[in-house]
Amino acid sequence: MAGSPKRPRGSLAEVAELAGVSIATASRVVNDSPHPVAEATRARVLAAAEELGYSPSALARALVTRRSRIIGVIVGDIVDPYFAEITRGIEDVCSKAGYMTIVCNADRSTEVEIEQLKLLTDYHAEGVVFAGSGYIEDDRGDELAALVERASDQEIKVLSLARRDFEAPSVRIDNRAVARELTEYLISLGHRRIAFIKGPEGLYASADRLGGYEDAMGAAGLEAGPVHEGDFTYDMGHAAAVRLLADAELPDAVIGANDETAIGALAALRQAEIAVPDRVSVAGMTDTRLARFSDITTVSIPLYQFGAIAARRIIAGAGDADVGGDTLLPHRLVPRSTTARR
Amino acid sequence: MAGSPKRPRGSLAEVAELAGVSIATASRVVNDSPHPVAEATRARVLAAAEELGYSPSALARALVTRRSRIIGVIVGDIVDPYFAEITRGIEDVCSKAGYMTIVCNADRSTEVEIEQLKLLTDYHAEGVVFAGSGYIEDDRGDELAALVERASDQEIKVLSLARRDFEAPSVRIDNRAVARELTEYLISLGHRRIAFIKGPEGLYASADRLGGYEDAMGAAGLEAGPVHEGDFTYDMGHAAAVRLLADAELPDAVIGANDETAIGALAALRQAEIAVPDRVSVAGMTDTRLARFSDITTVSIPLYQFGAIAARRIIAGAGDADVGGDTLLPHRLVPRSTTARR
DNA sequence: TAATCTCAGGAAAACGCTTCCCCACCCACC
DNA sequence: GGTGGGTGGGGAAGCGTTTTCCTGAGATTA
Repeated sequence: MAGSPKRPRGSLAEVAELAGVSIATASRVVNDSPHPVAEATRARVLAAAEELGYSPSALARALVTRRSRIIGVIVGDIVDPYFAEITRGIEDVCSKAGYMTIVCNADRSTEVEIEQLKLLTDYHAEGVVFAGSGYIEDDRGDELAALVERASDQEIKVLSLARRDFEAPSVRIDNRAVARELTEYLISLGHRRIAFIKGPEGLYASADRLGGYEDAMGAAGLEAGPVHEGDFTYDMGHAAAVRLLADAELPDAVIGANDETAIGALAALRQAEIAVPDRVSVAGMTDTRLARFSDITTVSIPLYQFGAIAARRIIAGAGDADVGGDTLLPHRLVPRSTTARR
Repeated sequence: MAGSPKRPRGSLAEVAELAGVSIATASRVVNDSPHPVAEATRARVLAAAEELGYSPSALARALVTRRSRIIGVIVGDIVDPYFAEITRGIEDVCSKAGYMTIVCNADRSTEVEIEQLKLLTDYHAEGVVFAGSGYIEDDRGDELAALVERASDQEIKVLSLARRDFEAPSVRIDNRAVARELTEYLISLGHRRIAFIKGPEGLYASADRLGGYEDAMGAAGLEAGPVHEGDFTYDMGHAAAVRLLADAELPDAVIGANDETAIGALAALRQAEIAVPDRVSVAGMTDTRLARFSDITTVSIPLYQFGAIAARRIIAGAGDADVGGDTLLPHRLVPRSTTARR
């Protein structure tokens, strides 16, 4: 780097001094506050600020105004397109409003979520978005719930984007309906034996989607199954499909609890030279970019909107207005080339 | 929410009062500072902190210690797995060290990058990572460079993960070598006519990769081309391949400037019932998860390491040690099923 | 016994900002 | 010639910390 002297950082006091005014006046100018300031004075302050390359300390400002302009989002894994899309929605809204977005990866662990939430409150985040789903029997659940309540007491807006065992408004979809409608669609195509590859054990999202599948099968008078274990990953989807292939009877269709699972299954079937969709149909859920590339049938979930709406709510309720209740976003079936009439 | 009274936020002063000690002593206990504190006193303070659910304000602390424990990363688009992987590397290292990661999407615009950098300095970020590549003829380039220099003066560690027209240490790969080696590999497989689908216009990464391709072709005495426009997206890769199909003569192989481009091209070829790799080989660069799923030949780039190393450097140099020079990370050819001997 | 140390603890400055409250005008109005 | 109201500006408190410097009280040494 050039040998430029390490200037510490221009402060408002320096600007004020250079302009020959008080700190109060300088502050008024740079924030253009309603308090009147003479044009000439204003110009002097602005010039001084310009010369010093002054930019206000967001930290100091946050401390006194009690508004940090920081929003935190706790995701399972930012590499997962599911969470990336949500984060993008949050960040877009935030940056347009001059807010900062802090991203925390929790690796789907409640314990880590607790840590992250603590840190976020230490930074006086104005809002915290829990992007991931919760666990059904969660031994740390109460601890998290208590922490969330405390955060709310401290004027931190907590929002969840999936089913959660704590008191907080949410923006979400009806996972059960998503799976049900997808299953109904496959049934309407004439499929009878429909396999299901589950999501991670104990996750509400997994349970809800499995439930929706079972609902639809039951309503159609069909026997649910085979149902295989999965964890939302390609590899597990692949492995489950391989197990499926070992069965005496091949299913008419395979549903993955998410796109990645379905794509893994799709790959396994194709490797085994099973014609998709002619012999077996395959479908997933979420409609990530992956699903589009693979041209796989799925159910579209407005992930970007999840994030955008959540962020807007937090920023809008920044005064102290309530952040609102629960919003249910619509999903949409997207038929593509991996499903066909039997 | 439960009608719990809105407690503002426990402060150190309250803890001190409850414990019957001064703020100074309370501070010493919660930070376990070297300054001696009697065991009994320590216990009282700890108990008070526990009772009040006290947690220190990171903002106030940052203000006085001049260490915000915030690292910013400016990415093109967090949804792009390329950037998501990098961000994950940063976040993992950060969170292990008690740092926060602020993510900013710049949409590959220098202008937005400038805004983000300003905001990040306002928040006293200890380091800023520029994840994306720079533009060759960039009219805002000087402005950004000046801002980066100012940031460095303010003890903010700036790091770039690609070629950039500003003064900052970097962690990167040799894009030219990446493309060259991939091209050489295809040539070694007996391909002569090798098409190339470029990255976005004006980006250093695009130019370097194109250059590497041309180097290899030239060195082998082959004529480069056809070369088609692209922008790192699936759609443009697809479109380019369609144009390729319209030519009188089909190439032996197609290289995409990144995986997504190559996968788009692959899809177009398969839709046209061109056998891959029997008739045409296809290869990309980066080795994202997408590439693995598509089983496409590519060159692996250690994205996660990019982020992790950058973050480690920033945190390590937190005192005031220099953040170091340039690190060149290794890449690795990953042959998969979309390339074959001609 | 006086001088010196060590251990514990407190007062207060500083970080950089916003904002409340006060003051001093100047002008208009009755 | 008072009173009132706008206009322009400053002083200082306060946000929640860390940290430097200082003060006592005992214990130790000469």
